[in-house]
Amino acid sequence: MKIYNSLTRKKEDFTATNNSVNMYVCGVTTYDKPHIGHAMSYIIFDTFHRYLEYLGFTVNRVQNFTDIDDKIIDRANKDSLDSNQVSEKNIKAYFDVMDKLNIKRANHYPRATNEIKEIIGIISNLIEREYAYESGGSVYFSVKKFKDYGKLSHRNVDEMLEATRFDVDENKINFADFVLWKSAKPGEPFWDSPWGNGRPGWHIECSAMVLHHLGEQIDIHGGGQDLVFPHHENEIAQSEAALGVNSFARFWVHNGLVQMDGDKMSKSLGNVFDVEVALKKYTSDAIRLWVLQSHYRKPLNLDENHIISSEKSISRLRNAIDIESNQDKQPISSQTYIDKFIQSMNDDLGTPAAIATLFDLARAIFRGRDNKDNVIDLIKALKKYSKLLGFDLKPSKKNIQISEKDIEELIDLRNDARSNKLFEESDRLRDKLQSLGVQISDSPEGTTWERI
RNA sequence: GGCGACGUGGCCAAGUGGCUAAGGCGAAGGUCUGCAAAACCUUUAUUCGCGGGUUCGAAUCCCGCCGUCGCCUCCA
Repeated sequence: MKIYNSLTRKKEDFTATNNSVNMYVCGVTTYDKPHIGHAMSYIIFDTFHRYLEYLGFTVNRVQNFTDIDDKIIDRANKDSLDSNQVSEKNIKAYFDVMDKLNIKRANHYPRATNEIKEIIGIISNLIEREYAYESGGSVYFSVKKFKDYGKLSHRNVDEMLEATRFDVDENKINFADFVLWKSAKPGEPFWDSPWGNGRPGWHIECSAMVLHHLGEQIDIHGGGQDLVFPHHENEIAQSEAALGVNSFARFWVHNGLVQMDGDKMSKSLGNVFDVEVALKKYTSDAIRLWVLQSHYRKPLNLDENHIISSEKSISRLRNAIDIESNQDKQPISSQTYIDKFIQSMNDDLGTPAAIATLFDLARAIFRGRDNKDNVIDLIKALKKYSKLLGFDLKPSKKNIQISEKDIEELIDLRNDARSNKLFEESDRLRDKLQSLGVQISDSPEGTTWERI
C-alpha cells in the first residue's frame, strides 16, 4: 500500500523487513478524560493497524501515556489528589472509552514514570555527546547542535531564532532549545537524577520508550498533526543525536484535527467534546463511520448532525447483513467489490472510498434479495470488510424502560383493537409504546418491535 | 511574517488529465400498511470558489484573485 509520509511530503510504498512492523503512536497526557479528537486519532490508527495486519504484516504497536507533566500537577492540586491518582483515573477513562469504540489495544502502554531510568540514560548520553547541557538543575537540548533540526516540520532553525518570544526561560542558551529534564519546584513530584530532583520533559519519554520497547529504528510513528512541531521534531532530534543515526522513524503518519465550527477543538478554547458523552448518545459504529467517511489527513468538523446522519447510515449496513439468501442459485460474486475496497485502502488508507464500496455491497444485497438471488458471498464480504474497518454492526443496545412481557401485552391489546378496526385505540397504544422507547412495525407475518 | 491545508449537489464527502463527477444524509415519487413507522426500490450536480492560460481534452496542470482553516505556545 501507499501511505503519505510527513517527512517527505509524498505518498510512498509501504514495505517492512520480514513483514514485521514496529509502530509507535503518541498517546495522551493523562490530565483529563479523552475527547472526541482523541477518538478520531485512535480510530484512525486502529484502522491502519488492522489493515496492515490484513495485508499480512505483523504489527507491534506501542502507545504511551504521559503520566507526569505540568497540567497533571495543576489538576492534582486543584482536585486535592496526587498526580498519580489523576493519571490513574484518566488512564482508566481512556481504556473505558477506547474499548467501547472497538479500538484494538496496543501491545504495550508504557508510562513516562516507569521509564525514568531509560530517560536519564538517554539524557546522559546526549550530554556526553554535547547535544545537551545542564543549566540551573534542568537539562536542555541544543537545537543548533543538531544539523537536521527542522526536517520533519520543514522549518529553518535560524529563522526560528530570529522570531521573538515572550516567555524566554533564562536557563536556555537559545530560546528554541527544549527541556529534557525539568528541575522540580518545592512541592512538586520529583525523581532523583544526576542533575538533581526533577521530572522528564515532554518529548524525551517517547524517544526513551521507542528505544526501550521497539528498538533503534521504527517503521511507523504516528500522531495528530498538532504534534508535528515541536513534539515530533524534537523526538527526531533527541533520538537521532543520541543514537548517531539519521532515520529514527521511516514513516511519519499524522491525522488531521477535529474542528468545531471551523475552530480547532482545544482546552484553551473551551470547546472540547467529551467522548463519554458522545457514546451515550451515539453508537460506536456511528462515531467510527463519521470519522472514517472523511479522509484521515483532512480536518474533521464536529457537527452532531453529521454523527446523527452516520447513525442512520450504519443501520443500512446492519440491515443488509441480515438478508436471507436463495441457496438454490449460484452465489453472486463479491470480487469486484473487494478489489475496489482494497484498491481504495491501498491508496493512503482511503477509507471514504472503501466505505462507499460497503454501501455498494449493501445495495447489491438488497437488489439480490428482491430478485431472489443468492447473496451469501456479498453478505460475507460486507461482514468481513466492515469488521476490517472496526465496525461490529451489532444492533445498538438501548435504554430499558419497559419489560418484554409488558411490551408483548400492549402489542396484543393493540392487535385486538386493530382486528376490530378500532384504529383510534390501536394508534393510542402505538403512541404509548413509542413514548416508552419501543418502535413497532406491522407486516404480513405479524407485528415486530425494537427498542429505539 | 514563515510553513501548510482546503473551497465539488440542500448538507457531509470521494475523485487530482479522458468511460455516464463515488458513497452517505436529506428531499421527491413508488412498494408495503387500516393509516403510519421501519425497510427496500427509483429519481435527485451538463457541473466542481472566481477569472485567465496550457491541452484534441481539466474539477483535476499553470498564473492571478477571493474566501476558510491549521501549525509556528500545551495539545490526538
